[in-house]
Amino acid sequence: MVKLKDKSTEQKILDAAKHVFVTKGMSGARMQDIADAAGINKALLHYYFRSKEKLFETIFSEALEKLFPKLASILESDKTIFEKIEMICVEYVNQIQQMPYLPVFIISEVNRQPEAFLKKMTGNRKPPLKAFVTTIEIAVKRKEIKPVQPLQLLMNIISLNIFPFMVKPLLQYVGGVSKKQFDALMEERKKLVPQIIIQSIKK
Amino acid sequence: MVKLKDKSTEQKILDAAKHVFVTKGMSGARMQDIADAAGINKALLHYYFRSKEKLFETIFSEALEKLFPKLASILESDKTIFEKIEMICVEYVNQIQQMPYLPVFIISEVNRQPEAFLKKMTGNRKPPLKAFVTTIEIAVKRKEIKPVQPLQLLMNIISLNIFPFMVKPLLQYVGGVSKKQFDALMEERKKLVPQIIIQSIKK
DNA sequence: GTCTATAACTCGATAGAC
DNA sequence: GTCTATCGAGTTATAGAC
Repeated sequence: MVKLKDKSTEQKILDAAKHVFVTKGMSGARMQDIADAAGINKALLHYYFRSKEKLFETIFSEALEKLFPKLASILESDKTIFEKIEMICVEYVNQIQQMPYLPVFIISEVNRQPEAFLKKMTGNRKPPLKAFVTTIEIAVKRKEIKPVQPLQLLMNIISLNIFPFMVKPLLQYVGGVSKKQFDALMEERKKLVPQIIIQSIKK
Repeated sequence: MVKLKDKSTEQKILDAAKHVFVTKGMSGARMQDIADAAGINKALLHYYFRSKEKLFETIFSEALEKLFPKLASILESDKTIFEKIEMICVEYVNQIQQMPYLPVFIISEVNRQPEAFLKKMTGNRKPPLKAFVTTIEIAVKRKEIKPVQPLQLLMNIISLNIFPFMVKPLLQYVGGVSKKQFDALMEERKKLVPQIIIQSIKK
């Protein structure tokens, strides 16, 4: 049952599948594309992962497992609310830089088939939403920050951090931004976004 | 050639197709889904619009024609930079409230096949990107606002206005937000977002 | 484990009756 | 204009040789 040696083929498939699924979406992705990207043939995909659906679930669970734990631990730490927000922003961008296609993928699939997709999603780890809301409510009660609606604040944080990665192709093709310029912009945002957020909540 | 009476079937198809394309994406959408949603059968789709591709283009052009003109005219007006930004935010949200699925659709398709899709896109009206950048550069030169990188500011504006619409299903299913609550949040953001943006650039 | 060949099925598109 | 029936291309999935 345990395979230690041959990471190679299985891992090649996983890497290829991640890229293909996440750029083309579940329905746009072709098993042939994945096989080509992995340098093998279609039959092997079914040998390792019974079906397209199973392969998809494997990729997706794996990707999501990385997304939330660090955010939760930041929220649970004993930093100030301002430090927490800064750390959350940096952590968000760091995580997404490692899997820049994921946001588009999640958003598309959630819109395509909300119930089915979110069942898979919450089958694994949940986003630390409750922890965030509580953290903000406490900070408001202690008058450390302006009275803000936690959901609005959360939307602001996530919007400012994630959306730019989703419009990368637009920036490149319409805005004439090169890959290097894009990376520089994103790096700059790690400081810029926390500033904006903190300015919007500090008294 | 001119059909005045029977909006009904053709319009039913357009309405149905808009919804299906834009929630499921180009490749996820099925002609059968569209036919079902329109209450007709597949053959009629091909009778009115030769192919899936043509139907798609019709929908898409129509949707995009509405998106940019107002933004351009705001930028060209003689309002102050702060008034312009506020108007842009409000206008963005107004437009998107009328076609809330469009952002997800555009983002997905742009990521799927950037060149092909953007050719169609720019075949019609272009987003007034240049006008925006110039407007900001002038405001900076006149010292009306802090020195800011126009692209960063643009990303902030668009992120804060559009992204929340894209995560509507997440808010509903994970955050337990009802449709009414969501609408209220978005309405609130028409004031909230301009405040945040303006606070981030004023001296 | 990996391949080729092909079965089984989905879906866009068309033919043809009404 | 609208329908039912069906074709043909493209895809997922499997059988079977190596």
